Amino acid sequence: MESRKTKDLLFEQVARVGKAVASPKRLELLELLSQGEKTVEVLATEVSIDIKLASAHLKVLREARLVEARREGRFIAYRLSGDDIISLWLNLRSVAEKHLVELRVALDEIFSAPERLTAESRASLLEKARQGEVIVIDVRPEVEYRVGHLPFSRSLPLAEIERRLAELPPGKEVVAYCRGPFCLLSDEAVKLLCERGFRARKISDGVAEWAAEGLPVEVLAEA
Amino acid sequence: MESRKTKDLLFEQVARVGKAVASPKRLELLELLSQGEKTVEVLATEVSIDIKLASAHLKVLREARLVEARREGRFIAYRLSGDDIISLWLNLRSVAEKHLVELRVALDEIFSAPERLTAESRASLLEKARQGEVIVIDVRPEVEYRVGHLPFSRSLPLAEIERRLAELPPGKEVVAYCRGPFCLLSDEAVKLLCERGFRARKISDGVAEWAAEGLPVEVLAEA
DNA sequence: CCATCATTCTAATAATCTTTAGATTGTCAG
DNA sequence: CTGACAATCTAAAGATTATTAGAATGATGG
Repeated sequence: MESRKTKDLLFEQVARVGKAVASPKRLELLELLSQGEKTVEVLATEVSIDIKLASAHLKVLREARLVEARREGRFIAYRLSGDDIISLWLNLRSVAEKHLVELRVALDEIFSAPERLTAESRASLLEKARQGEVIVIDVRPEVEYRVGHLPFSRSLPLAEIERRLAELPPGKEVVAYCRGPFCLLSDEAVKLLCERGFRARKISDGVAEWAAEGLPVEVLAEA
Repeated sequence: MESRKTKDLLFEQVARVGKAVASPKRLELLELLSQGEKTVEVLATEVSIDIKLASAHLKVLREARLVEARREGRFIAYRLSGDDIISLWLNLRSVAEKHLVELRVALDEIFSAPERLTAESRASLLEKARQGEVIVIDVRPEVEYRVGHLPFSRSLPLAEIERRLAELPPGKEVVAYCRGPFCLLSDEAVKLLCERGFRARKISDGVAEWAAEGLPVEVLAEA
């Protein structure tokens, strides 16, 4: 059967993509990269693995063409090779969330108030943010805010919240978001804000989840 | 870092799904299962692997909750555990088709006339089929036709075409489809029909691709 | 109950992937 | 040109996965 062999080639190619997303660390890298271009050093630090190992995993992603590398001075910056890679990550995650009980249990254990948004609650949040009824804060590092953020949100990275508490009008409800449902940043931000007497909650959406619902995303122009 | 460890749990769960789709054979099984429920024996035969090996691969898919098993007399029938699994397969394949040159080359080598449909050509095909201007034939095994098929199509499995040539009105254009762009059945059907003097072409869509465009699919009620 | 058939389970080997450490490449600043 | 640094390459150990063959399970039909 000659045709069987050549047909297997097709599935092998798709399996290259499958193999690339078969490792938790590579998935974490993809999630980070969906927040924008990053250097190997930054990626390794965020995932808390050795740079050599990060480089090896990035090589696998690069060979499956899920990411692209670009030299930027002494650094090498990686980015997703297309928006369809973000969709693939969201798709994989949603299949896992739907079918794996273990994942739902783990999510419940890790996160305090896992508020999942519906189309309505997204629209109403957007409206309230527009009218200034709530303050939407983006607690990711500021670079990621610049690449894209929710409309009417302001950047207030977790690392700077304590120092910049005065920027938040007291009494007003604060809504924090970060990289998405697997990211702890907004969770810690809410804990911190509540301890300081703010009325704060978090939403599970990140920019990718928001955009996947067809909602608008704001971008700051490059310098 | 206690929180890091628990966070890794999340990505590990998604990676379970990734690992399940990291093997060409399992992807082939998923593609077959997206045409409907099938026994281990049928699956093993179609993928041309040993039943024991098929069973092992199905176990992996089952443990990742991508498929479910059901005992049916002496047989065990497997099915996808949801329509989102079909979407995942389509998503993986489309990422591979977009980013891996090797896949596009392989597709060109294997298939004679890879006619890819657009929204317009799908609509016009549907209209022509409705008016009887073209004969749309489903060349998959008849069971798969019963589970779901394109509107105004008739079942004419590849294995029976030669014997049932009389059913096709001569002169009329025949359009063949099968399981999708990775399936050889329609290709062979077209070759056979052209040799017998018919005006035949194939489309790359299968039922899943058709449905993913939001187009209607017909189902025959169970006996 | 026995024999049969479809499938799974178990155990063993081969193949592949992950991780680590050391050597190497390529860029920039002096 | 040299030193410092980011990142990759290479090689080897450890961990997982794929594949195969033989034994075990579970339903069926006599």
